[in-house]
Amino acid sequence: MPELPEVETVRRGLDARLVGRRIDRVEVGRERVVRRTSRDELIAGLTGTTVTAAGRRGKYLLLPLDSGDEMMIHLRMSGQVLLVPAGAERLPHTHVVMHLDDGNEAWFVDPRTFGEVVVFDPERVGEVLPEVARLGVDPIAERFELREFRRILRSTRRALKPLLLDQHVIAGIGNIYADEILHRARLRPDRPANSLDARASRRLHDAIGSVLREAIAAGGSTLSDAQYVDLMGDGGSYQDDHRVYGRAGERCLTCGRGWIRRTVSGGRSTHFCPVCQR
DNA sequence: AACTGTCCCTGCAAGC
DNA sequence: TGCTTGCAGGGACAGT
Repeated sequence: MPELPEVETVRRGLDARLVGRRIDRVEVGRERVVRRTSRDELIAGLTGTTVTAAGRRGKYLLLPLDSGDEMMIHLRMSGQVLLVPAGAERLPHTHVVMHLDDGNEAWFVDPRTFGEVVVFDPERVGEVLPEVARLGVDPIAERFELREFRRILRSTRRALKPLLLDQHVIAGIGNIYADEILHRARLRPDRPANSLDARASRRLHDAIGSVLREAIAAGGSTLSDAQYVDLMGDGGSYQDDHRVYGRAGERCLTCGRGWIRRTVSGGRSTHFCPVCQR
């Protein structure tokens, strides 16, 4: 599922292939993916504009336009942004088509339609996209200080896993990478945040950076459902490096002694090694 | 503050 | 074979 590394991989593709392109014409199929505003607002906001940059905060793609507006794309569970030659046969669930001035089309494809595309005035981000305005620090795109992270950890007794998943605290970590990060940091997902000493806090801070960077270098994770692919339709390879996610019942690859356990809380699965994560 | 459960949606896999 | 059921999960939200 698209988390920070997958969204960053898409962002890099957009930076290389969409920035500088003019959007000549826009088609919107299912109105659900533009529910934040409307079909007419998206078409009016995009048509005739040129994409001037490709940014990202957490899992949100933010693309400034030469009109002064910005386009936001969120992939949620199953969204894809694809760049294809004009006239290519549409995939099922192709909900937004942007016809570009270079003979390509940019598609937003999303079977589950949890994802969305929005054009908004950045000065009104708090009204249109309040959750974007309240995002926490992006550990890759922004300065992610150990001191500040330690302050956050000390401030709450929440368990580490839900804390890592809270986009208002740190932006971009989802279920897969939260499990992989906690495994690398050798910390149990249910450890209260304020129980970490300085060394454990540093391990967690390091693991956030190293796991996310390695996953970006691998082009993200593409699971067996192939739900995530990059702009050109290629999958990532970081799924081969998962040490706990999707490995319930297997022997721990790290310590060789524990068996990977899977628990469910808040309707989401958690994977960890009860031996080497404490 | 912090927890749980529900909803949105589709595709796929397991079970009968 | 063909049905039903469950599961996957990002994020908002309601309820406790």
